[in-house]
Amino acid sequence: MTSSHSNTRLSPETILIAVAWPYANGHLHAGQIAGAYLPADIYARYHRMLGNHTLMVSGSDSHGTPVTVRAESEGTTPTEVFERFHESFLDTFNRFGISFDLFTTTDTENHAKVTQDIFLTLLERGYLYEAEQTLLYDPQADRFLPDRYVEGTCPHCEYTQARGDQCDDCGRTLDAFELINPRSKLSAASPVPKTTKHHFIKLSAFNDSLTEWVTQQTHWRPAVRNFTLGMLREGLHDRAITRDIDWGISVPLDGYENKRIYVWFEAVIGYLSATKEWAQIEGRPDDWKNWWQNSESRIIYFQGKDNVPFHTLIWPAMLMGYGDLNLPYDVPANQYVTISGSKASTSGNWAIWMPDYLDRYDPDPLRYALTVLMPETSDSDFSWSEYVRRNNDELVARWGNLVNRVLTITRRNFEGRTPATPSSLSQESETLLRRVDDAFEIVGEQINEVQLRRALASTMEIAQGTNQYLEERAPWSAVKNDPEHAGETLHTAINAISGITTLLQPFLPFTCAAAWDFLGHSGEVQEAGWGRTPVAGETLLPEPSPLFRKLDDSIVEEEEAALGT
RNA sequence: GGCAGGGUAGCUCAGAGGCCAGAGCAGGGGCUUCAUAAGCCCUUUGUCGGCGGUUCGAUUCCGCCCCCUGCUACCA
Repeated sequence: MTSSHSNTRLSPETILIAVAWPYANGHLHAGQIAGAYLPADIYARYHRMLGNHTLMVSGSDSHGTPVTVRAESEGTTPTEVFERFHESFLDTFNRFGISFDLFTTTDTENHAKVTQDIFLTLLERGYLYEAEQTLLYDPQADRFLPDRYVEGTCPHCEYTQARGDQCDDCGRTLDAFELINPRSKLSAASPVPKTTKHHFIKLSAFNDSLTEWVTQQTHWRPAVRNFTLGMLREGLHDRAITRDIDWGISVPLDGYENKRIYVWFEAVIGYLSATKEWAQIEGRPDDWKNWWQNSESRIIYFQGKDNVPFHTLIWPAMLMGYGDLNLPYDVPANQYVTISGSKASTSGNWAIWMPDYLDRYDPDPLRYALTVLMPETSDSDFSWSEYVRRNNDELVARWGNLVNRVLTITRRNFEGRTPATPSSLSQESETLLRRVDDAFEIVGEQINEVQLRRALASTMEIAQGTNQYLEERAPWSAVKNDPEHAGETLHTAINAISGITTLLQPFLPFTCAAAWDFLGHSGEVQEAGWGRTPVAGETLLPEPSPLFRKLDDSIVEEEEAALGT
């Protein structure tokens, strides 16, 4: 292997890739994929190819009020609802190539055990306390109402559809008790105040240690770090972590039979419990410690921006309180992807639903489109016309066609085999191959820093450079009067393509697997390591077929018409 | 209201205290024909949101203002 990669960190590294837990009350859409799952997958595939101890985990968030509400409106059980969408998630990840080592759920015995242990330990150490709280209660639905499940008239602007947490009309933050004529969103009933007892986590006790810790995280994205520091400057509020519901994890205390541990407290614990579950499945139950207690390991949380405080404040506070577990190394949260200029909306059907997409199109073009516009610094916009254009101009014409044209000329003129290895290489050929080899370090570092759009652009530039190289060397004419020159060119181009295929594998795993086979390689590209695998002279080349399908412009209109219906 | 991010070519976006502010696409011109009518070269366009300030010099730093997006913690 001629890899030029040199890793400045200790190698192999130990890396836990912790990905957002999707709420199991609907299918996944492209915005969630671009925000968390795809960047995590690219990152994981790269680190696996480097040979690092890489583990990628997540699971379905199966608890919470929306799951219960959906179950009731469908006349079924919460279990049925979350299991249905858990299956949908697994199917999406499988078809889209999101390569989890374990994608579990929060409804396992293991997770309940880990959660209860953390709960009791924090209680023992004085980080939890019991207090009374008065909340709005829906007597008809027999349930306490989160602020946003209460509607009424805004006391400031008299908008009649204001939610209990915020008025959508004037934008002001509200307290549900301020609403005039409050109504429950779950029934027609008027909510009434009711006092209840809960456990609170003393987040305020961690304000100083969190501030000190976050201040040191200068490698975090500015948006994530500034936002977090801003909240710390305001001062953290203690939060209730139990609820009067019956769907969720039991509170391990007497007198709490009718309460459950609240979802946001237990869902983040899923990262730890999933690691433990994976270790048990592997038959090495202590292996979770490699990621959570080894000071050399890095834990990276891939999230959408709405989840930042849970991963930069609340979960770290819980970890500090529990002790002896690694704090997050980074939380490279993404902004949002809008669809044709508007924010994705589940209820308005304004989204690219992954099951629908995968029924109609191939995974790699969407992986490509979403990576190219990954919202790493600001919100970005997905449109079907850009999707089609990028597929046709960039994947089909620039990269797919490069592979196809080189292999086709070669097979036709060199008896179906790679030309013999040239005795010496021209300046241009050497330059091209060096550029490919150097890219492993450059692109690798960009992936490691989670600058994925830049990493993909860097790689695609090399594909373009290979097209330029071919133009200059015109092997299609050289083959007639200077076969040796043509042979050197095509041998070099095939080797460049081999390197580019490996570089693209984290981004486009399906088509790179195909390209790998067309190059006459055996085995799998993801097993080849992060470096260019040379193609020897006289390698038998199988008949290639196009890596990407050209898409017709008509799908733009079709797909856009389906939005919002 | 508060906080955060953003406002850069027709479009989608990069970028950086100072050589002519960039890329891809779109538009215009040319070359090529191996390839999925694919490839390559050349080329037009910008008051870098507005107003002040710091500086020898700012679009890049600071202040104020306008606009967009998100968050504002019992949705997670």
